[in-house]
Amino acid sequence: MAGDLETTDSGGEDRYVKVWDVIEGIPAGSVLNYGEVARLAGFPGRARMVGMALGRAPKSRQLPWHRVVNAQGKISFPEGSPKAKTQRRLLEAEGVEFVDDTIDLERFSPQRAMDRELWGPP
DNA sequence: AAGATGACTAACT
DNA sequence: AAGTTAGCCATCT
Repeated sequence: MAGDLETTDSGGEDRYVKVWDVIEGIPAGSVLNYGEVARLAGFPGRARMVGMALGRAPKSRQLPWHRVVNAQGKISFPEGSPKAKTQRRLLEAEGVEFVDDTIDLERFSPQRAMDRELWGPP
């Protein structure tokens, strides 16, 4: 058919699929920053695109959007905003710790998620 | 069409 | 430590 140029779910935002894939792969209890997601998705230097992709993600994907924070380990929504509170609550429910509104990105990296699974929290 | 914006970041003051 | 600048580029006015 001349029709099947794209799948039912795509609405022209196909350029974000790789980003969504990466985010979907972040294990519970760990976080990545925008720049890191961009790099893993094959778009080094395009951190802003990740924020864009998150905002435009189809609901059908149900991405763990809360596992993406900024390079300082902080939530990139205005402090005290409903979105920020929700994100923090979701992360803390997974065992991510905040110290002074900041997450230790080294400690809660996906790389260390494996360690946590084998050894438990330090 | 051109300028402003933004779920960003690294480098520099 | 906190503010500014420059780079980034898809969207929105």
